Amino acid sequence: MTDVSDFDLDRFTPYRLAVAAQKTSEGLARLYRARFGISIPEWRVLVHLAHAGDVSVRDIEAQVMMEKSKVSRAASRLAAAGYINKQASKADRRLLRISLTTKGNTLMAELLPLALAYQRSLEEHLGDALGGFEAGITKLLDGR
Amino acid sequence: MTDVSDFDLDRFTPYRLAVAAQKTSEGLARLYRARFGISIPEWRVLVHLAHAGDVSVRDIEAQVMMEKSKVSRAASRLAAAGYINKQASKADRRLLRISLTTKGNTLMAELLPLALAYQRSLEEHLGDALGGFEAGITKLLDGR
DNA sequence: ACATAATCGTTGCATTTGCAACGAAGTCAA
DNA sequence: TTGACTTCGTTGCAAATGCAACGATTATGT
Repeated sequence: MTDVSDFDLDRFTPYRLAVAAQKTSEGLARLYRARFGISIPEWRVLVHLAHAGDVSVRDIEAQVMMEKSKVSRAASRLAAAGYINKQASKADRRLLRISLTTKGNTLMAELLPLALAYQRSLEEHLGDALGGFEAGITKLLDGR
Repeated sequence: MTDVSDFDLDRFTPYRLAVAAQKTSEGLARLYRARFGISIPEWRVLVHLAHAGDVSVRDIEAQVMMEKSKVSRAASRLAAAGYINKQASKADRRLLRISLTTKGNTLMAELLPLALAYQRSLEEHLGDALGGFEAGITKLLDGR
């Protein structure tokens, strides 16, 4: 018989993953939230823009795994702050062409080194577990 | 010089972790949300109760990594649904003594096998990456 | 004993979130 | 061309969230 009390949340992978994700995301967010007033959804949009250049909301939605309404609102805040530019696409006027402004580029030039340093500190902390850990995440992300 | 465009979100551990966590938590939640009307915060409270017996809100807050207001509201919903019981502690009347009702125990007897099966499917899918993966999560959770 | 501080759980409030519905724009087929 | 259908981004709305403040209770120090 299964005893209901021998289920331990601490050994349950979805829970462990959720807590670890929360911890690392918060750790990074602390680095830029106070200093730049950027939220996590805004951060994701900015990063994808820096990496990919001009993109539509739909592109961002697919690439950074966020609901389109979340992307839309993050983009509106970033536009209001002057970091990005939203213009209707010439070819298909349903689409937006979102791009970093000069101010946005300057911001990213300050932000990305912080992110890279954070990534390095995580890798260092993981040490020899890094390879297996990343391999596992890859399987979870690709799989099923 | 660092080129702003060579930062790839797909190789950034906090992001990968966040997406993987979202995927596995949603995958599990689908199994019980429709069938039992249980949310993720409620699920965590229930699991901890099943494992630990009578506990206070503060205990749950610490053990399952949720804000106390989140715990409080989840507990209120569970009490309204008849799954748990809230009574003031005799020894210290600031504390609550939260426990599963008979109905709550019955629920958990149905829920936990689902969770165990899900855990096994994750482990199977991770295959030989499982060990390194769990080791990495442990380092992130413990580590400073 | 008394005043002060700390702890517990709840609640008010502003913000964020997810989902569905919407208008605008484009596609497709007859 | 017309009409039905699809896609894109925004918005309304209800629910969820985080945080601070609160009343109630207990602990601490003098």
